[in-house]
Amino acid sequence: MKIASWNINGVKARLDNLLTWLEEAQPDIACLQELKSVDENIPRMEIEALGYNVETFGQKSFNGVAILSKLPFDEVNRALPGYDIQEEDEQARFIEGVFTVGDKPLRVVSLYLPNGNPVDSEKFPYKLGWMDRLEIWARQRLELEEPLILCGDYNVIPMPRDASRPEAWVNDALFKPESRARFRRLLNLGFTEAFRNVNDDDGQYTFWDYTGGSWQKNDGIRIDHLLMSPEAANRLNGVVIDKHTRSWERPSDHVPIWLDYAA
DNA sequence: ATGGCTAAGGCACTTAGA
Repeated sequence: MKIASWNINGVKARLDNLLTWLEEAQPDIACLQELKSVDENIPRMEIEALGYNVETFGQKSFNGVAILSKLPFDEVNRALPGYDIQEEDEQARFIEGVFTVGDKPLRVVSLYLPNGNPVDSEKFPYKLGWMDRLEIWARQRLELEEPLILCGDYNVIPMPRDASRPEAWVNDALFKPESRARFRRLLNLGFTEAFRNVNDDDGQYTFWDYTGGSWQKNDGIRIDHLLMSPEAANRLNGVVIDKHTRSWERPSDHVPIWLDYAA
């Protein structure tokens, strides 16, 4: 089965692209980020018409995540414990769905990790704190010893080779040592980053800035990742970046990435 | 190039993204 992640940069502005991609790619589960819409305004009927169950965690103007699934949801959890929908933090960045695959549970998360720029603002410690919370949550989930896949826009460039021009990002929150160290800590809990587990090529990106002809120059970065628990990673058959959507009319600045999971 | 597009809110611009 196909499990995908895509930061669509506005679900209303991108509805046509989203529906076209869903029909073409036929993901069984699709994790979306940056809906930029409250739940009531998310065009769920159009998505449901393509055969998807739709669970969203929206927010006005910014952030917002969703999981679309051809399988029924056994359980849905919104927000990372300690963050999201608390008085001090109303950012919608995390939703977890639980499914049954071959009479075993499969947990899938759609997450939108904070950008963290500018690094001299409160946004950078907010990003690092969010990553610390994610690590705590992930450690607990791994104790279940179940298939678990954390899909999303991590806003982290893991290695220099994951940027076309790494030198341009050295002072950026996406590439700062503190961000990269936390990403490695997450992996070191026992997760497999799906793309690098099967693909050793350079020049592989999931985001190209709208400015400066980045797409035409392949001046991109790889920041959308699929992290798999050991029980899930053993079922990994392959990973594909759906790069062609970046050349569509009115594209998102991110493209979908998906993995083939042996159900 | 601390920003050269883009989306959203809402109607002139600002905030945010990465």
